[in-house]
Amino acid sequence: MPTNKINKPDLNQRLRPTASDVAKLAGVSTATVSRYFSDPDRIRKTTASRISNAIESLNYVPDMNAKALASRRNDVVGMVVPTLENAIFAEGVEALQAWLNKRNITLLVASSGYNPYNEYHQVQRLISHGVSGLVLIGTARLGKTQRLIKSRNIPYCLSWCFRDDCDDPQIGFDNYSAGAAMAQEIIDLGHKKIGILSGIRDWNDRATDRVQGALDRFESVGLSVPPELILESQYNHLAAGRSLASLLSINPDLSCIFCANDVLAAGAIKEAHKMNKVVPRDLSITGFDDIAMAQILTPALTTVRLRHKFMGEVAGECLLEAIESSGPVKSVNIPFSIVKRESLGPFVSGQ
Amino acid sequence: MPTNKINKPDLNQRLRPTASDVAKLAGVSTATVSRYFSDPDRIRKTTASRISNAIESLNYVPDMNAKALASRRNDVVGMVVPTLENAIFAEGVEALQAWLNKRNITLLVASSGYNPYNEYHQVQRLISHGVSGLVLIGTARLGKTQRLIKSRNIPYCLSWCFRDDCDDPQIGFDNYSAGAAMAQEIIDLGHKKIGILSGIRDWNDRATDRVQGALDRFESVGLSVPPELILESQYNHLAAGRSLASLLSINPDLSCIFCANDVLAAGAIKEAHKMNKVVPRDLSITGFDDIAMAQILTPALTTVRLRHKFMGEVAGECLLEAIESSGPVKSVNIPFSIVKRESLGPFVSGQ
DNA sequence: TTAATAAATGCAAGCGCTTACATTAAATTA
DNA sequence: TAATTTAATGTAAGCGCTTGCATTTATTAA
Repeated sequence: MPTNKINKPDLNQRLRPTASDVAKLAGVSTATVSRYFSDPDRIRKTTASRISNAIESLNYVPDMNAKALASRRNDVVGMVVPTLENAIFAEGVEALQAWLNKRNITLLVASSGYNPYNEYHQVQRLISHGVSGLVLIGTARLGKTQRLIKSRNIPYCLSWCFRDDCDDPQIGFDNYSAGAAMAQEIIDLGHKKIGILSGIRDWNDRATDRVQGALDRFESVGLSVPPELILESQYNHLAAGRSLASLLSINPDLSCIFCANDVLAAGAIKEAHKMNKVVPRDLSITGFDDIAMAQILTPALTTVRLRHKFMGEVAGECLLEAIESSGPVKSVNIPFSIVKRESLGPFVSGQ
Repeated sequence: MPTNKINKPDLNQRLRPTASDVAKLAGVSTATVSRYFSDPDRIRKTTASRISNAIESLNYVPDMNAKALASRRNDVVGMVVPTLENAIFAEGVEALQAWLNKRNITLLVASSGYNPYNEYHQVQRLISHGVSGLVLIGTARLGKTQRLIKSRNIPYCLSWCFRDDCDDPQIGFDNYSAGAAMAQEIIDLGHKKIGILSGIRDWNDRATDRVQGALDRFESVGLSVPPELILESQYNHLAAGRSLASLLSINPDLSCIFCANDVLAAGAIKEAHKMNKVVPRDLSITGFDDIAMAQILTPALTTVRLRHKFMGEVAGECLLEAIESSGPVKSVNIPFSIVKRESLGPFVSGQ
């Protein structure tokens, strides 16, 4: 046992120098080492350099866990996204992370796989790691997830969405209006027979709003899109292709397909090619998001531009401000725009 | 001050119930609460249910930071990727994370932006969070980064790469051989005038190896690719398009472009379209990675299939095994394959 | 030069857990 | 039923930091 008692600390010491090792080497107390990091100005130049040398020579890195425990603050923010495989989330996460890192705070990311129950567990995980802020995607989630977050009183915001009827702080896009705006473009070009390709809308307010926005706008000019012409598909081009085929088999006269995201639009375009339809002459197709791929497609995709990176940065800014001020997170409606490329053309009679 | 002393703990208690709150409510000691989590079998059923109720009613979530500190173990693994915006990394990260989460361990991801100095800081950051394992991308990094990791004796592996001449544990792809394999396909189809489009190779062993593998194979059959026909470009289709244009202006007779990743290939295909070249009749283009987009392009991209998700899972498995056994991380060479689609065709004389 | 003030540092008590070790309660055996 | 073994729980000493307060040391004023 004494052997153990000697070995264990010795081993640890070798592997992970502590503030007390630094203190010893620099001939100061651990309090001073702590202050060296938190408030360098309060330390004499000569002392500081001794500490700095000790840190250098020991390769010391402070233990953030201990720091968090002792200071009751934690420089980490958590985020739960549906998946990183979706470029729009990857972009936003990357931007948020870069922004936070600059302020020396760490972003802890988790994915829910679009599953609300899993989201709950990931939120729990993040909370157990003591995150001092939380960003979640969208408005739809389990009641117990919301309760958990609120019970902790931790600053949070919803992102990628901006809904008027939601009380939570939101930093994102008004998907409903964006959907409507794209619908208007389609209307303006004279299309009458329109199909809609959406991602799974269950538990996904973004997809829901995009479709609803479009639907309402179509409706407002007397164009009704019957339910059988609204197809949901998995987030991949193969599934989208299949959906396009069904849509066209239900109504071969469709002249335009409104897609609720770019990946679906890409799949639709590919499928149209296969069916020997030329886009947009024979069939117009619109996207949503403006991911990098939108420009590469042939024809290039007319889509709704959503500035995901910018959104990530704004989210970081607002959240950090709320954390530091202990105030509420402020909401920001990030503007969207329509980018007109080639995949949406005017309705040509006799298609 | 007494006000403060009363308020502070009170506030904390309300916001974050601790094990001692649970213990009090359940009428046990904190030790038992701790054991409830770590070794439930050692606890009497009746006691367990009392604890369970207390946890439920307090909404208790254990503090992982305190746990890590006390137990000297931390259920978090760190990873530094160049960027999440590159689909291959996003995929791998997602897969690794899912795998680890199933074992109830957390993945802490950081991005370096392809900058070795930044990578160093991110590794420092991860270490300061006490990660008990580390996965890094590729072999090229600062000496001090390597020293830092080794000095901590923390299990780690390099991924996305597999180089014979590297002593570190690697779980990834043999990019050199894969490059050579794709070159062989090109050779077999009769191409003689070949251009190469690569990502930035500096500090990027994957790009370097891919190109070198191809180069060596071409060389081996007497085809030399002069340096001016090897262009590096940023990781986006616009830059790739420009590079393709230069390549073609340097030598209009090129019949095939070897691209070291799919995004560059996509940009090249788009640019070829713009130049009214039909792929592959006028110009063949090959990719590397087989990201989802490869299938959507027109023509669909002939590329090297690298199973990034699988790799992520294997990395998780090997790393976890090493952590639990305190043994070395074992290396795995993940096989690749060539997927033949449409963008690579036979050389047609008189192009 | 000395007192008064300010700046730099040290002391020590935690933060919320884990875990040897000690203790107590239950189960088993004789 | 008492003695013994075993299972369940409690006790308390940390883990590596921070931070209020006390103490020491430098600086300035008188």
